[in-house]
Amino acid sequence: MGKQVTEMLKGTLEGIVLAILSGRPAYGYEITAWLRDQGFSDIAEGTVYALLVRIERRGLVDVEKVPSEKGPPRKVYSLNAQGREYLEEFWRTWSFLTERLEKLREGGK
Amino acid sequence: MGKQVTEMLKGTLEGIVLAILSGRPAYGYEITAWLRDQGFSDIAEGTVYALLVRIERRGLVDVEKVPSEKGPPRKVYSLNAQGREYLEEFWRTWSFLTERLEKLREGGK
DNA sequence: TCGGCTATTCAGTGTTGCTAGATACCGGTA
DNA sequence: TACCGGTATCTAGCAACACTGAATAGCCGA
Repeated sequence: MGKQVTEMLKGTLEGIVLAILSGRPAYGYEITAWLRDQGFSDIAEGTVYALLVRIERRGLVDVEKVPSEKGPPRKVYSLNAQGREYLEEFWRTWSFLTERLEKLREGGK
Repeated sequence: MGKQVTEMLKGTLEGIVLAILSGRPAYGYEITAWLRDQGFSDIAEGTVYALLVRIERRGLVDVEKVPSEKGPPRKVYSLNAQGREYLEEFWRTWSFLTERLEKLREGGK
């Protein structure tokens, strides 16, 4: 979609992925495919994997290696307690931002 | 407010400043003060100035130097036609993001 | 054997906001 | 005079993040 989305995704993509994982465990390839399906047409393959490594290192997710019938083993990520807490904080921050922007948008008309 | 906001502001702050300028011309110091007032408590002084330089270089704003009674001259920025166009695109991108996230938020409950 | 799909990893790049400090103009006060 | 606080801008260096592009690896069908 262009550079604007790319910049806006910084900080948000992390929340998006955590939100996905809050619904059900998932692995990188799957998440990327889902995102593309949802209109994030040019999310790069590598981006999601790097993000997953990051949130794993921070202890927000648990990982399990699961064999796949169709290729190399999958690394299935699931949100743990700390991750859920972090996700809630993400939603609070997100709400804060959207409120300010909504006001600005109305004021600007 | 913490690191989450910092990351989320990347890409968004630019739109915020453009939105402010769409209402009325303003200068850096003023914008920073207004942002802090609106709850962006730790927007750094330098951040806004750097952003203004950037959007000026991209031709989104016009600049006028205006003497101040209380200090060095102000650089007053105003949104031009190209800036307005860019701002509209920003709002479209922003809407796209908020829609996806709203869906995710509801789905996750 | 080769190409295509599944699946992950990694080094290098550009953009962005923050840190921390310098510079400058002005008024009031000791 | 000398100093300080408020106004106002600018800059170099840093950290975090998403993207680029490529490599690696397992599986299956032609």
